[in-house]
Amino acid sequence: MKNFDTVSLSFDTNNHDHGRCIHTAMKVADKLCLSRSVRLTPARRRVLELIWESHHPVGAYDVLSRLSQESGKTAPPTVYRALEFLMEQGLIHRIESLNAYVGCAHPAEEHAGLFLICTDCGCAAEVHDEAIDQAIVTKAATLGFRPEQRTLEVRGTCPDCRPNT
Amino acid sequence: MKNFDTVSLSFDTNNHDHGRCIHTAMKVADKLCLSRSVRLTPARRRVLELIWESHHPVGAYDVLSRLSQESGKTAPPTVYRALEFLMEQGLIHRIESLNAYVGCAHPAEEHAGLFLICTDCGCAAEVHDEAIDQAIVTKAATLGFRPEQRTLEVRGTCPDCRPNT
DNA sequence: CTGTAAATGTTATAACATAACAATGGCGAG
DNA sequence: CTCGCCATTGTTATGTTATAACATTTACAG
Ligand SMILES: [Zn+2]
Ligand SMILES: [Zn+2]
Ligand SMILES: [Zn+2]
Ligand SMILES: [Zn+2]
Repeated sequence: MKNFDTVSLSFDTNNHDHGRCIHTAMKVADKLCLSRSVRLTPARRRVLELIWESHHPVGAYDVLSRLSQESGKTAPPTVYRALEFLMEQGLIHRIESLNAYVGCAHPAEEHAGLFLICTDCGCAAEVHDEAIDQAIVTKAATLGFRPEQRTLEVRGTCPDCRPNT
Repeated sequence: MKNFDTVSLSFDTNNHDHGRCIHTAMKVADKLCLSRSVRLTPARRRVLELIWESHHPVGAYDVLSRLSQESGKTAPPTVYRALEFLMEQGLIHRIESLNAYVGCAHPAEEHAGLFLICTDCGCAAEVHDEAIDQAIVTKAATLGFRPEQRTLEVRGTCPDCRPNT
């Protein structure tokens, strides 16, 4: 069982102790919400758990159908409100190019992520890189543009889906 | 009247000779399609013109309603097919975070753009930066990820919407 | 307790996108 | 020329993603 903390293993979605990912994510979320005096209600918590069930981005309506199975009829606003809350708290990220949501592994820190999305297996790894951040900030400054938020999603093939070469 | 070729004026959507932008874009599109032996049919050409009416990304249904006004009832597939064609030919880009489309100023060259999107005026400037490209490629390589396509959209305030400071 | 604000439930609809099949039209082989 | 093919366009229906608007319930401070 490999150690998920190693960034390059973010991709290795089937061969790590994902229970640990979930457990850690939920514990961090609890602590964070407590410290911020915001309420991680059962509904919100459950949505977060569902999103964390894998490292694959998950659509709002996937979450919705899971909730409906578990708890009887559920309407879209229930899910979207939870997603909105989780986004505000930085507990999840939205993948714009997939209209889907994925858990954030570093919700406590302010950060601009970069997502490497495998078009083969569908997994999405959030990574960070100072050189990229710097290059974007520098370019924006050159043009007199004040950046506030950004989306950076790279689609391609992850190491696990390209065992050879 | 300023010269649009200057990159930093990409933002200056109201104060440049935009007729020239349109004219150039359409001429380049014609030439490119001819050289590739693909057909820039009247419908496709008109959609491209509508997208080029400004430097603001425009939604598929905005295009649709314009077409309906001009040509009578038009259905969504008409627009989406044209958009698909224009994307394939690199004549437009899709802005994922807005579900909208914008003309490409450099359709002849293979390129990965970076969009600076002003949340105040709504304009979107496509810029390119070798340092950013390089940083992303390097990071991906480090992780064993083979990048194929990417989305990079930065939201913030453009120079025109922040005259002071 | 009770008033109030946050959270959730409910219904309806908006906004974005594609599937499936029919009809038309450009264009080269014969 | 004209036939046949394939790209293009038309048409209808539906799928997918997201929000508006208002009612009801719940947490919890005072
Ligand atoms: Zn995991
Ligand atoms: Zn994150
Ligand atoms: Zn212009
Ligand atoms: Zn471009």
